[in-house]
Amino acid sequence: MSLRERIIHQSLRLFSLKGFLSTSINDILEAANTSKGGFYNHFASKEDLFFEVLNEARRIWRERCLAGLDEIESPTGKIRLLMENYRDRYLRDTENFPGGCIFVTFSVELCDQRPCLAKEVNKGFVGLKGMIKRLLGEGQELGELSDSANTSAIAEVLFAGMLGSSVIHGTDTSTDCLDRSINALIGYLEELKP
Amino acid sequence: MSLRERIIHQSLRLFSLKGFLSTSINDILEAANTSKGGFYNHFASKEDLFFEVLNEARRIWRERCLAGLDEIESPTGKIRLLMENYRDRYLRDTENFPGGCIFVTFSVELCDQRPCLAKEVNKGFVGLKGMIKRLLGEGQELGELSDSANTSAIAEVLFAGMLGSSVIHGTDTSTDCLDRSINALIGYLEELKP
DNA sequence: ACTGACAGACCGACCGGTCTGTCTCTTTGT
DNA sequence: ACAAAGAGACAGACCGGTCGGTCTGTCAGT
Repeated sequence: MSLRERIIHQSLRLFSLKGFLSTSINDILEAANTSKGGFYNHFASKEDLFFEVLNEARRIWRERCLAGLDEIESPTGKIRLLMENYRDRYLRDTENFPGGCIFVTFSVELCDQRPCLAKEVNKGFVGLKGMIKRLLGEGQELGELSDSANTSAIAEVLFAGMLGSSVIHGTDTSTDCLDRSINALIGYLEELKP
Repeated sequence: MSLRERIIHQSLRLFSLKGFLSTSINDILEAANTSKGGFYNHFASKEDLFFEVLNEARRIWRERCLAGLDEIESPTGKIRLLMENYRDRYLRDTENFPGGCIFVTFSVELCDQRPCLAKEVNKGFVGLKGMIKRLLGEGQELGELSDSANTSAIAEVLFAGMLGSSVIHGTDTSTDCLDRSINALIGYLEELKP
């Protein structure tokens, strides 16, 4: 693994644990076993690193959370698998994200301090909520949801629930807690079926 | 207002915006219009201030979110009012909490960096979830919810939804966004009635 | 001889915390 | 009644350490 990749990978870990602002360049240098020279040879600034790390985090998120979705026909089945993946393959990935969902960490710490960075994080949230809403709409057309179901409102509940589960997972890393939270969301989704 | 109260009040604002770790003592001194001497005359350390601010935040949270609950008979009605208060009287209180829910901010930034401080924050979360679950149980006994309803799972959805709504509110402070999110939770609660 | 990768000394700014000094108000001795 | 002494409130200089970032130097590959 190249030094550049090593820095991004270790930054991913540290940012997930301590956030962007509270992670110092020295923390990263130590974790990646390099020096200032090595770092600034590959990155123009700490902010530059942020965007690279964010892209890598998105890549991993898609890889984990969207895994197997295209093998499923049912739109609501896709949402269910998405949430199971989010729980088992993403939030429980203590290798890359020992501190829980890195997007939540970024969003909370940056929204009032570095709005332009937070804005970039927010795009991902908008995309996820839109995807859930779209899948719910498709499910409704296929009769998996009753015609009277408010897909927008359901998407709000599921999306807010996923973010909330991430926060809960951070405060209580016991195995059960995350399971209870995500399973309750899946149960909610299943009960919507006519 | 005494200097001590002024420091706590301004810290509340700054912590809600930037979190505990990213708010410097100097930020607080400037906001409260005082000096190091004035600060350390009232607080032993920054960590000491944290607990005082946390207590004040809890006091305000109870004052705002529990307002009027004892005038309502119905347990599910209490939950509904709680969430409306959370939306209108707490999250929208830009005077004390311009940066959104201070407990979420604290929890996310401290869980991996100052576990002992985060533990204290977590106690409030446990209490809130317990309260929602208890009220759901009472509502079920009164026939407001069907006997087959899983009150634990419903409490998980509502609680995670509230935390998630706070995160969303931070990323998108537009008026509609918070309304949509909380209203979706209230709608979910209402639909549970037989 | 030239180039890119990396090491590490160094910079000014800022961090939380300490300490001394000053000013005001209260208590005490006579 | 009144000055001396004490106590608490606050200002701000100062401390060692860390921040993000710059710059020079070293060294291997071409």
